[in-house]
Amino acid sequence: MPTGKPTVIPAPAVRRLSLYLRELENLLAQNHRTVSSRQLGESLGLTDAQVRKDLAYFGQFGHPGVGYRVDELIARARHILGTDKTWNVALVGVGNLGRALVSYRGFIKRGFDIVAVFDNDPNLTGELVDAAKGLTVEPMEKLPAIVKERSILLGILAVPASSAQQVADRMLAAGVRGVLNFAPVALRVNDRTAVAAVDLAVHLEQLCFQVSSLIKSADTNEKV
Amino acid sequence: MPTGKPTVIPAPAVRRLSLYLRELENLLAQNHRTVSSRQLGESLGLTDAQVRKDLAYFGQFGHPGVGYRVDELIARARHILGTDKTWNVALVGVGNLGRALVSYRGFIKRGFDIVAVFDNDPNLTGELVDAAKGLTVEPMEKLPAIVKERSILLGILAVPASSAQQVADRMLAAGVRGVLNFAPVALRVNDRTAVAAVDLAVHLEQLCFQVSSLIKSADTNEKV
DNA sequence: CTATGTGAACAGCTTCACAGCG
DNA sequence: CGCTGTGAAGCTGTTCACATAG
Repeated sequence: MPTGKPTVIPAPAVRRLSLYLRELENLLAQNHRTVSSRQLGESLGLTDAQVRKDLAYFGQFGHPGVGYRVDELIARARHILGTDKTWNVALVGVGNLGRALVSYRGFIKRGFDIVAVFDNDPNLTGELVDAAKGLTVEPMEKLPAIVKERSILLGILAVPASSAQQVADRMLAAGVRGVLNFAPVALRVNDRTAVAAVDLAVHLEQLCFQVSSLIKSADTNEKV
Repeated sequence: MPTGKPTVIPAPAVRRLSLYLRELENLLAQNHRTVSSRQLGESLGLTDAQVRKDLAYFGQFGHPGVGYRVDELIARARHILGTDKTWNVALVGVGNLGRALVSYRGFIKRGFDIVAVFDNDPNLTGELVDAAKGLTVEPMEKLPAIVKERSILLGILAVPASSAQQVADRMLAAGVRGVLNFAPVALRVNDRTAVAAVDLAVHLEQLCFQVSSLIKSADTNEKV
C-alpha cells in the first residue's frame, strides 16, 4: 500500500496556517459564515492564490462559488495543527517573563494549559503564581515526576541564557517532546524533540533593520 | 552613476544575521578571536555555505585560511542591523506582558532602551514600573509629545487584540516608524512603517504541530 | 593546506492562469 | 457567474564545487 498523503507540506504553509486560524476565529466572532481566499488573504497581506494553495496542501475543503465555511475550516485547521485537544504545558523560570506567561490568557484560548511551574530558586518554591488555577512554584527536582503524572509534552523555557541548555536537557530527560525557548541561545536537542525559539531582542532588531531601510530609501527618493 | 550596492538582500539572510550576531557575542564572551563559517553554522544548524553566502550579501569581511574575526564581524553586523547606536522605544500596555518587557534585561544589551511607558487605564497613570530608570506610566494623551521629545522611532504594542489597531494608529500618528506587535491580530499600517509580530500562542501552535509530526512518524516507523 | 567568496546547478516556494464545479 | 483547486511557469533561496587568497 502506498503512502496515504504523499505530499510534503512546505514549512511556510504551516506557519501561515496558524495565522489563517487566528483570522478565522476573529471572523467567527464577527458572525461570518463563509470567507473567500481573497478576503482571508487581504487581511494578512497575502494573495488569494497563496491562500488557496496553502489550504489545498491540507485537504480540499473549499466550496467553489461560495468560499470556505468558517466553522468547518477552523475545525480542520485545529485538527491539522493538533490543537483540537488541549495540551498540558510545563513552564520553567519564574522571572518577570515567566510570570507574565503563566497569566497570559491567550494560551488557554488556543488549546494550551500551563499546568506546572518550576524554578531553581528554593526561595520561590511554593509561591502562588496563578491564583485562579492554584498553581504554585515547584522545585526542579519534581520535574520528572510531575511531567509524567500530568502527561506534559510541551515545555516553555523562560530562564536565563546561561542555564537554558541545562534546563532543556532536564526537560527532555523528563519526557518533554517540544520546547518553546525564550532564552537567547540556540539549543541542542536530539532529533526526537522539536524546538521553537522566540528571541525578543532579535525581533526588535529585525524591526530596526526594516525601519532603517525605510528611512534610507526615503532619503534616496528625496534626493532623486 | 550606478547604484553602489545593486544586490537586494534576501529576507531570510537578514533574519539569520541577527542569530549570527547573537552567537558571535557569545563567542566573544568566551574569548574566541576568530570563527569559521563551519563553526558558526554548526551552532545554529546551518551549512557553512549558507553562512558564507549570507555574510557575503553584506560585504566581504572574511579572511581566507583564517575565518572571520569575531570583534570585526560583530561591529559590521551591528552596523548593518542599525544597532550600533541605541534606539529609544515606547511601550504601550502595562499588563503582565508589558511589565515583563519593561524589565527585560535583554533589550538594553542589544541596543534598545524603553524610555516611555503608556497605558489607557487612568488608574495606572503615575505608577512606577521601573525603579532603576524611574519610569512611570504615562497617559495615552501624552504619547505624541513624549515620542517627539525623546526621539522615539520604535514602539512595542502589549495591549489586548481589541485595541491593538487603534493604539497602533495613534503610535504612527505620533511619529513611530516601527511597531513590535504582541497582540494576536494583523495590523494595517501605511507603507512608511514597519511591523514585526510576535504571537506567543502561534509559536506554541507551531511547536505543537512539529511534535505531532514527530510522534506520528515515530508510530509509522514502529509499524514498518 | 585551510577557509573564503561566488558562479552555476538545484530545490522549493509563489504566482499565474484556467478548467471545473456549485 | 464566483470561487476553488491545480498543473505549469517563474522566481527566490540554498547547495555545490571550485578558483582564489593567505
